[in-house]
Amino acid sequence: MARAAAKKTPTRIQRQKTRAILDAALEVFSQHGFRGATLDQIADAAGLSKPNLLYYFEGKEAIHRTLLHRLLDTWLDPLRQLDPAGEPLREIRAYLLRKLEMSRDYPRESRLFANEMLQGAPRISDEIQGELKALVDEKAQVIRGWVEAGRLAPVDPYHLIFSIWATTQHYADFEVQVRGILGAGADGHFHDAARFLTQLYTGGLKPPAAGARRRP
Amino acid sequence: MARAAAKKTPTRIQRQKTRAILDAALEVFSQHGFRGATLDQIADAAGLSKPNLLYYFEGKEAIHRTLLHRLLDTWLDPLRQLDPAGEPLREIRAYLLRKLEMSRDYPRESRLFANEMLQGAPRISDEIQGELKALVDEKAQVIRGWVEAGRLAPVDPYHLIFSIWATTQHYADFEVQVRGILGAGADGHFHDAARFLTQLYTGGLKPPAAGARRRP
Amino acid sequence: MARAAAKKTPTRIQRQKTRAILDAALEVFSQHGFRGATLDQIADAAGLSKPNLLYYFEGKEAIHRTLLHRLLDTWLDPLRQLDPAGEPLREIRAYLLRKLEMSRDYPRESRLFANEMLQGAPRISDEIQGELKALVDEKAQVIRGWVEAGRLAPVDPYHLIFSIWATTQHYADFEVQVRGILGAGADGHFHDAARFLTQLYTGGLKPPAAGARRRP
Amino acid sequence: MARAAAKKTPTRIQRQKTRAILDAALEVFSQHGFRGATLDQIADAAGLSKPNLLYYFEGKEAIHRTLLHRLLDTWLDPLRQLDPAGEPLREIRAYLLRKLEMSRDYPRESRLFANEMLQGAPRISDEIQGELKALVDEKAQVIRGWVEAGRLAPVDPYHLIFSIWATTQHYADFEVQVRGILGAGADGHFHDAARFLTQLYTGGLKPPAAGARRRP
DNA sequence: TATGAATGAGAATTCATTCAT
DNA sequence: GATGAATGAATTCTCATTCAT
Repeated sequence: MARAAAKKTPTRIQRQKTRAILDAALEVFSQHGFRGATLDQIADAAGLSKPNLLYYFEGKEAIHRTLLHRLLDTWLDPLRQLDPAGEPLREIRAYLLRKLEMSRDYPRESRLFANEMLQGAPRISDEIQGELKALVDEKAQVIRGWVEAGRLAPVDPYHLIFSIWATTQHYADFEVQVRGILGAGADGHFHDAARFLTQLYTGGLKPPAAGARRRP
Repeated sequence: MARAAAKKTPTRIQRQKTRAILDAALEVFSQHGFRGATLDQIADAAGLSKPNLLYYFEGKEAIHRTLLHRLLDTWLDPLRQLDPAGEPLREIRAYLLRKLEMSRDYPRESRLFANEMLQGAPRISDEIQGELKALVDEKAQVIRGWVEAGRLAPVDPYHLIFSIWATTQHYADFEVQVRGILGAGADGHFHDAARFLTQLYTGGLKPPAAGARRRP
Repeated sequence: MARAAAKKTPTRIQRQKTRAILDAALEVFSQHGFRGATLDQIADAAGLSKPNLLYYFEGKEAIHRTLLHRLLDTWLDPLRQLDPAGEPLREIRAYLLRKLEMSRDYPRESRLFANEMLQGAPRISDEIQGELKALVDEKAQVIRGWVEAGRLAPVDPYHLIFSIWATTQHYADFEVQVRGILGAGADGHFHDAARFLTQLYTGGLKPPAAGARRRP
Repeated sequence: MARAAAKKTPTRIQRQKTRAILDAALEVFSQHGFRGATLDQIADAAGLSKPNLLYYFEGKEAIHRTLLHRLLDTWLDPLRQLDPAGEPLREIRAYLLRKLEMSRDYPRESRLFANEMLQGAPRISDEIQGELKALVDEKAQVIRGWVEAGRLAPVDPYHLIFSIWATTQHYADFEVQVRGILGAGADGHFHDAARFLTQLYTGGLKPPAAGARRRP
């Protein structure tokens, strides 16, 4: 096989082109979805010819798959950093803000991911039930531990995580709507969002006062 | 014009077929997105031949547009019901639950909408900046009023609304992920979600005690 | 067969609708050509439904054929009137003007005919080699007789007829061009055309002076 | 864009195929008109697959447009050569014969043009009112000058040009009719046509004898 | 590596015609 | 007679992929 992907040691030029392709593909896929994107658009955005693009990747599907897999790692990073040894509320607030920053700085990745989810994750369901689930399970345990220790309001850890994902990714995935309603201003709303969410989760997760908890 | 849609009073069969088409289209569009959906799929799902489908609608775009416009109205209903005269926390909780129910009962509509947003709302941006914005502005004013009256924690009303949208729609839009993580059980998680969200927003929005507020 | 065309005695309503259809078809066919015209357009222009239209005619082709055949008769009328007993130059001038009037008053018919010719007369070649040729042959003989009698310049009668057809029909068939060049004014140019053509043919066909002819 | 047409310097193969396509398209369009022609026919005639044909041209319309525009230039050439410094009658006769030759040698081009005119010139009306009109205006001035100098019978120059167009193009545009009437012989009739037209215009345009003109 | 050329498998849409009432 | 409904056969155009160099 002449495919670059099959080679053992990618040359520098290979890495460079691969990166250009993936970047272009991210742009196109995140905006138009898998079916809506065309190789022409990607090739154009990457600055190379279509056949040349297919020299580096097996096909449209392969590009998309590679993109999703590479993305997942970055995507889970904020959650990985949730420190079991940290102060619960602070840890959750920090996680929340890290996620919000990702939505601000990597909206295309967020949309790519959301697109895939909407379609029923046909190209990434394995990873969801594997790597992702494992990490979430692990961190849910941590949160549950905090709850049981009375350091956090008694909430369902899974739904807590879901809500953090939802509220933060919303600013990337529904950006048009957000801008349409707030006015087309710059990214100022991320600051307001951070304040609001901090407040919401701080208030919503603060453990009941010690006295109140022990008595019943 | 021979299009049935152009006629004045739709016959029974027209209404029936039109409904069948829109239902089929909702299924297909919500799963594959606009570009990913094909008329073949829609015609199949509706039990019609492709040309017959085009006898009722001008084209693919027209079906999608009709779907989106009809949806928007239903979509905004829960927010419309937010009663300025009601008790703030209760109103918001009720709104939240209505939205959550919609995500449970109409996940396809939610995904259709999310798909459109992700693509940058090319076919519905007018309505967003018009009807939708107007309603949100109005209700944001209501919430702001509550805040200023000290009946709600001092939060940004827009971001509050966004967060409610995000957290509730998440269960429809990211359903695969939710099920992948929680296990493929039935809709039981909606109950847990309702409890969690109620708790989160109740805690996060409760106004500071009167005494506490006045003193600083 | 339920076709109206098959009936023996057409009712008044049948004649009326048939006429409406043919008139509509003339409009549409002459503008868009056979293939370019659609039954929808014709039905619309005739003010009836497509199936109803097909109740009166077997199909698209039948309408077109009927139109062409009915047209041919009218079309040849000016030539038929060429009177062998008349004064040659006057007869030809009169014929010329009759044709020019037809181009002015029936441009759609002219274009329908031209369209058919351009396509190679697939639907009317029989009539051309039959009825039309017979009439032309007959009148060509008349003209030849005038020439031989020295009452007309010695011209080829067939090409004379062709040139009269060409110059007069041009104002109908190439109307856009004529108007584009002369300016979009009303039909005033027909008057100028009549003068020019009269002059051209009078000068071009006048027999040489008697003395000049006999001497060589 | 992957279209070959968009590239800067056409390769040899591009020029070759482009020419083949245009030639095939000329054949098909001139016979069936724009709507009547199909890409299948053109592709077949050009010996290409349909998608390959669309690799060279944006679409059906683009092929037709290209054809018309390239044609117009050739089409106007005979008129451009009308020499203001020449002897009037001789110039006009020469123009006439050049046009007649074009009808004999490029009948498809003539029919393509006629087809477009019949439809109302939807794809070339700009050029008609621009380039074509300008040239005609210019040459009409020349002819008018000749008339005023008494070197030509006092005729309307525009209608003179129209009549030359009409009479010469007739042999291409109404070829079936001409052949149907004269018999299906070879191009012999062009010779007769040339003689007839020469005679007609010579007689029709000869200026009145100097003496005759001055006296009244 | 790179690209000009080519194509098969769709996909949307049109349209003459037929069916059923 | 009339029409709403339906459809099969095109027809234009797109696009992922392959070929050849």
